[in-house]
Amino acid sequence: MGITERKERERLQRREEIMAAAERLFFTKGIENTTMDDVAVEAELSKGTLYLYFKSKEEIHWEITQRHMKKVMMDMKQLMDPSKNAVENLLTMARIFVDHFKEDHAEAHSILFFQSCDLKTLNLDMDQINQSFVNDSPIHMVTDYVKKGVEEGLLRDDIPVTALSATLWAQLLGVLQIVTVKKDLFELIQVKREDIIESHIKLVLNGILK
Amino acid sequence: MGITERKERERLQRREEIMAAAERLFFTKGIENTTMDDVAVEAELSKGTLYLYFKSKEEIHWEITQRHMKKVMMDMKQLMDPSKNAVENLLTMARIFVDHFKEDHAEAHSILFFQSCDLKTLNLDMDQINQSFVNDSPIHMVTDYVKKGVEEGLLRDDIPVTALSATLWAQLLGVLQIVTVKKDLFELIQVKREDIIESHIKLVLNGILK
DNA sequence: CACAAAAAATGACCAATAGTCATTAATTAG
DNA sequence: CTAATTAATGACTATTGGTCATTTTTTGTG
Repeated sequence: MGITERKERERLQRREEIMAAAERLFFTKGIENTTMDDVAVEAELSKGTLYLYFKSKEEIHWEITQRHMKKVMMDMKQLMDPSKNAVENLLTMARIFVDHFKEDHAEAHSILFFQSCDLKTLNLDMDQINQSFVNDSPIHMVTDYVKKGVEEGLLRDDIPVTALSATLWAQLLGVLQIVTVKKDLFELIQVKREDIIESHIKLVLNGILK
Repeated sequence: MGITERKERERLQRREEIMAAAERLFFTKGIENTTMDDVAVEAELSKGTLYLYFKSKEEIHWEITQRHMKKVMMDMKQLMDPSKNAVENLLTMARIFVDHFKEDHAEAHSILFFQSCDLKTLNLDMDQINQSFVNDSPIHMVTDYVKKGVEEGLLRDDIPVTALSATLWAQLLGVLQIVTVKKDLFELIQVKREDIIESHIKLVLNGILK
């Protein structure tokens, strides 16, 4: 009986439509300024229907950002080059992440929102979030290459691999966060967002090498 | 005529009382979970009165965090030691900033909220915010000591002083931000907040030295 | 096809809450 | 003491995330 399968497909399709509608609004008007009524109109559905497919506004947002993060990770996996050393690969990962945020500012804000806000206050399933942090975070790829780097004798070994990896990840995420949100303020003191990112990579690279 | 002065004093006093009441609630219940009605009850005033002293809920929050930032800067100024070199003083500044966030988590969240959220969406006077970033941010102290460090021949000079200073500041703020908000998530992978902060300082120190 | 049962969609409604404003109370000046 | 100015009040409004009884559509069956 193919009806069950078709219904499942249709259900996923609806979810996609809603997410697409929400994304258009989030990225033009901003998330805070987009109401669920707006999303309903844009998706050509009633508000009640939205809640048949998503638990809350934040869940829509969360799903959108998860898709973006998965895309970033795909890009990373694709561009890792076994013929290069660990440090070069780590640099590539950083570049990919940074580039992903250069192109589309609204998207960066969207992802960074979840990276930086207190998730517990949102109506989200924390188990699912923890799950996705453990499974879908680039942090594991970082760890893999840091480990390699230490084994290759390229990286300092006075900090445990897991701590070092978490630090690198927190640093990059943190700098991007601050620099994206505070862009205008840094320009007040004549420093460009891109300069800070470049300096950051230089400093950290210098800092992790043996 | 002393009445005008007394009234001004009383006005400031009321502002302080409201801020104190708000702070108590913000730090016990969280900012998002504190309503203006709550603040009114805690301050033993009517809600309308709050709006005679503050433009919005966010303005109260903003003023509270400004006071904390000023305190941090005072501490920094006090503990700068001219007999030590620039790098040691920069480290001291970082320690003070980090320590300030160790003691009181709610306070850290409160300050970091403003460091990391998109301020334009809040009902705040952007001129005032820009003003305070330019005048009251530790970033200028960092710049002073970075300049000294370069002059002393201790710090690398291949990155312009302003960019390097902004980077150091963005890094520390960013790492604290991520690590504070994502504390639980990092613990899932067995890395402690404090470890990340320590590694961060080690890495960056290693990265800025000539 | 007809018709009942199940599933999907609807939108009026609810609750929470930031912010307002006409009214009242307190203070000051003459 | 009285009028005028200033401060305080809290009922009210507007916005919006989320709900649920009702209606519409789809499915399975004789």
